[in-house]
Amino acid sequence: MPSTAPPTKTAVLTAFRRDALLAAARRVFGQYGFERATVERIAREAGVAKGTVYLYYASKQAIYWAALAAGIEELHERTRTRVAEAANLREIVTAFIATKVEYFDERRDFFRIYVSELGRRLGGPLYQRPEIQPLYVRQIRALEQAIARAVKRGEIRAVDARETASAIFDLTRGLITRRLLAGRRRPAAREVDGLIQLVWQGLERRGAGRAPAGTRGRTVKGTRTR
Amino acid sequence: MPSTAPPTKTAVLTAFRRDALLAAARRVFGQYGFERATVERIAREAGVAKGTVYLYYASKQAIYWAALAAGIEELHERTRTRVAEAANLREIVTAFIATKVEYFDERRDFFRIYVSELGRRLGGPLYQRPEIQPLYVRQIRALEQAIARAVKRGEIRAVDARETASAIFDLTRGLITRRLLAGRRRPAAREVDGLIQLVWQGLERRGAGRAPAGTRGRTVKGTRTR
DNA sequence: TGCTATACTGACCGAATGGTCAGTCGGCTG
DNA sequence: CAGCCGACTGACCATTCGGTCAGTATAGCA
Repeated sequence: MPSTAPPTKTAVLTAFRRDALLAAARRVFGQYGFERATVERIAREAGVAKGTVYLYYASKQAIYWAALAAGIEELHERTRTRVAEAANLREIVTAFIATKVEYFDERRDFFRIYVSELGRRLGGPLYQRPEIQPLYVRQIRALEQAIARAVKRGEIRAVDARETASAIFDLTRGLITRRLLAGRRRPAAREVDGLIQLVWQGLERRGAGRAPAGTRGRTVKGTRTR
Repeated sequence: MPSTAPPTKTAVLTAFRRDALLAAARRVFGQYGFERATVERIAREAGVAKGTVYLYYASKQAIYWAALAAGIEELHERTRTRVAEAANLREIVTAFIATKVEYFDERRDFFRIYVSELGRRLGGPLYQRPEIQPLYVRQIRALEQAIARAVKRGEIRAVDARETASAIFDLTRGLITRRLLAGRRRPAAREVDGLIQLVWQGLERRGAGRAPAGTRGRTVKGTRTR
């Protein structure tokens, strides 16, 4: 099915403007956060007047969501192609982490949007946007399934796939946050490897049999469940 | 040294108001985030008029920082006493994680302030508040030192103490976030134990010697450092 | 060259909000 | 009881900002 419509001049222009506005929105929202970003600023950044913005997006919220969705989509696509080359779980996990670290090294501005959106969600049912959530969840689900398969295959010990996938995402996010705050200390590859090592081997000493008495199998003491 | 000053009536009243305002601020900031929270609302929540707020705090920012600092201080204190009873690193780590999980189970509203403040920091040097940062860092440093000691003592394998401490913080934060978003699925103790297991043992299979060929020692592929 | 369609502009509007301050009022003192 | 003190109030001010729309400029066409 060839795309039947020859691209009209207006269509091209529209696509161009939408893209420029999206890129500007990513920069401005990334620098100021949603509330402190102004539509006026986004417009200037894209080289148009404020009114023009409203010819392409219905509201400030709409621009924000569009920018968020576009960024996540791009990240997801990169991750997909990279994961496709992975031969086993360890490589898959590495691909997941490394892709994200690299992506946000390039797109520092987008990272703030990416994480603060989650913070938004903690504040009650405001801001709930049903079409956004799947974009986050999709990534976790994919990793979760890879982990479940690896457990079945016996590649790793039996763990809760969902919890583990979430944990890997948390670690990745933390690593990226620290990199961005500290201004990229060590090369990305080294840090990613360090993380993989921790996830794979844990803290426990190898070889020497059991750890010192009393350190294994203790459970949480005094953790009230309420 | 007995506190020489008999608490004047005004002093008591001042302390009472400050506390009430702080509690109200935590609730309102926690529910709406900094920007969408209004001073008017905080005042109403505390049972006073807006003008009164400015008799006790100099600005909206000042209330916010005060609420943040007070919450972190309380969390830190709880962690300290709990860690003091721990006999080894595993118990220390458990104490760190469990204390936080329990604290934020109680103080859901404060968690949003706690995490979004970090998001704030990603947006350039605005909002930099030198007296706030140490409150976060202090917690990581304490855990980091405990890890370093455990390495020296041979309780765990040799790991980078700072990276590991950060990783544990990331995992804890993620766990709490998911608990709050999902509405407390499993009892806290089970989830904390699950996390400790992962941190301690990693994913690798035990006993069966080496993992399948080609899965060990591979390094990150194609991770550009730039 | 004149006409039209339309992408674009930016002055303007109304609502929201941080912060102020002149005035109120209840309780304490003499 | 009179008078004062200061904690408290809330109407008000100044500013910011999302969104609108009447008007402009320009490209394409006849």
